[in-house]
Amino acid sequence: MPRGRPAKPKLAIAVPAIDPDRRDRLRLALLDWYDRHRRVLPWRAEPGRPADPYAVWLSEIMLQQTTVAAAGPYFRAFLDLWPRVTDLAAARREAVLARWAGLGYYARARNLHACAEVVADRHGGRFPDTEAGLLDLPGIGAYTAAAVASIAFDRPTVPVDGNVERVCARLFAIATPLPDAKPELRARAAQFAHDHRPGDFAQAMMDLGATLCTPRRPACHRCPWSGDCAAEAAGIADTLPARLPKGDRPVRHAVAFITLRAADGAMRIRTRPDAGLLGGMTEVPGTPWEEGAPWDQAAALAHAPLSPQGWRLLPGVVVHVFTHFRLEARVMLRHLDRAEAAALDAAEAGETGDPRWCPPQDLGRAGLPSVMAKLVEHARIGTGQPGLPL
DNA sequence: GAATCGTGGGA
DNA sequence: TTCCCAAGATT
Repeated sequence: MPRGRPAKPKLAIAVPAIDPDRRDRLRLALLDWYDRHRRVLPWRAEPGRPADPYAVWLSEIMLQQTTVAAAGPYFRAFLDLWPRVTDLAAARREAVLARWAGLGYYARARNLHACAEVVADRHGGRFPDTEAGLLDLPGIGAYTAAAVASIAFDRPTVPVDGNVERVCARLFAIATPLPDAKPELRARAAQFAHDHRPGDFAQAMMDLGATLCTPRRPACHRCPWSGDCAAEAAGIADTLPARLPKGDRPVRHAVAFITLRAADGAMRIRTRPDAGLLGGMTEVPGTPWEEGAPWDQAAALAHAPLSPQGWRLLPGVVVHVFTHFRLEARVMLRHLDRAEAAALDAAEAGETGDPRWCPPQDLGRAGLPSVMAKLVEHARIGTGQPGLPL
């Protein structure tokens, strides 16, 4: 037993118990609204049909911090390529990462594959059907465990995402700003847990937040809870939930080196380390990304592949915004003849990241994250050949 | 527990 | 242009 300070019991925040009659009234009103306005989404089973746990899980991972519009095409492509979790588990990890390219938050893709392997190898290809069992899997946190448990397995639990936080903040007029309000909002939402249609209720809460109880200009007059919402009554729905002000985004500077083999137009690429930003994804070589001033050209060229000579600085700056910083990158371009390309191969033989040549027609399959695709496209414009296969 | 981790679309 | 934000998880 660990000594010292006893483990802090993670007690749920105490909130006033909701009146059971009001809870049931709200639940039924929302479910009725859901039955009439239910959205058709690629991962959603027909009404009355059982949900496929694999499809539910796949969609929930893709939808983390991601819009429905962005996730849709990826969901269809994944389900088409890998119809069952065992198919995904058997796929090569690089293939999964390449197919995820462009969707962002690449740890999701690494965990997606790891999770599929666990389900295939240790759970006989079936997802655990309890919230606790799901929570043990890689990439599944509190929200996703509750979402899959309720939607796929009819467990009486309420997943709390950004939509549900907003809906509850308004319904109960909770003025505490996010993220401080999260424990209270979770406790409020949990009081809606019920055996009756838990999966539909979960999706109804999220649909409500996505279509009526929106961040700006909520459509309270069309809300199934109109007349029963504290924020609406107080006329403050559009001000909730409050948020703590965010810090400003620093700027990082970089120089990317696009190396083309003159003979066939192949581009030099490599794989980033598994940990950290864009982990495991394909990149073009470049300087470190550093805050402060833009790179001095000579200093940047010290990081150039092969040698500092022969590079051409392309006009313009590529700007890409990440969650916690903004990248401003210049692009340098160089064509290598046969001898130089061979010298580069020799110089980089055995380096980590498997530096390699990628023929232009294979660039699409390489799975470049968006920032890398932007850099490559910038080089194409620089070479006067924009819009070639990517 | 704060920091990290992408991207694209809309106001 | 800039800001916000979207079905969060991990360390």
